Amino acid sequence: MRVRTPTDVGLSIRERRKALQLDQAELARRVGVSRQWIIGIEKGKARADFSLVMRTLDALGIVLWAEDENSAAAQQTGDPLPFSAVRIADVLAAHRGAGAGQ
Amino acid sequence: MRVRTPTDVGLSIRERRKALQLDQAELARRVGVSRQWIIGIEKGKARADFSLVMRTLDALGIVLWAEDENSAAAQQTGDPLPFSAVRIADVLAAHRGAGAGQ
DNA sequence: AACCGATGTCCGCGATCGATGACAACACAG
DNA sequence: CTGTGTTGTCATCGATCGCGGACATCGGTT
Repeated sequence: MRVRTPTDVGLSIRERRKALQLDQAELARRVGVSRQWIIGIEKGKARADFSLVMRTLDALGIVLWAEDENSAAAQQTGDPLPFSAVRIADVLAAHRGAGAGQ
Repeated sequence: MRVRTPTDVGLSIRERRKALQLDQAELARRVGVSRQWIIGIEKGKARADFSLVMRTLDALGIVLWAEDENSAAAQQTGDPLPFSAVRIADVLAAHRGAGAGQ
């Protein structure tokens, strides 16, 4: 999902935590923060420590991508599955081979 | 690019700032932070305020995506140019039309 | 009812943040 | 060489963070 605000990240974290069937205490232990902090982040705490957020995403297996909005295909097209629908490398190889050059 | 650490974000920010031909002072003004803070972030400052980072990415037109690592096609294949080399939507359309359907 | 796990709130504390201002290092144009 | 713009460092200071601990709430179980 597209991430714009601390609230977006909070939702991603909470959803993923529940999907993994972890409670806040266990996630806190794995990330190395207090349960307090997990509560705050999931609620969209505005001024959170960035490195702790990264560690939390990592602990949950959430991958973060940064890209120029002008080359964000998904935004331009509204495609909801920019990454998972196909194996990008295969598609690119075929496309390039067809003469579309990179 | 894939973002794992504060350093990754710092590099993204610095590259994009230079691409837009902004100096640190101007970026700081637009984001509403001190120039000092921009310097720190670009150097990969570990414990930065998350909401300020988001505002900075926004000011630079950098889009952030979060997804489950198990569906991250680009990571699985190691493709270094998942977004910028071609117009993904066009490639996908052609690929699907060729019978490779998702 | 009593018990339990999970979640969320409140307090106080030490640590760290981000802002400000002054200054150094460096490149470059005049 | 002198001036100018950009980047980076240092010191100070008020504001805020994240932590531990105690406590309240809620739902489910026995």
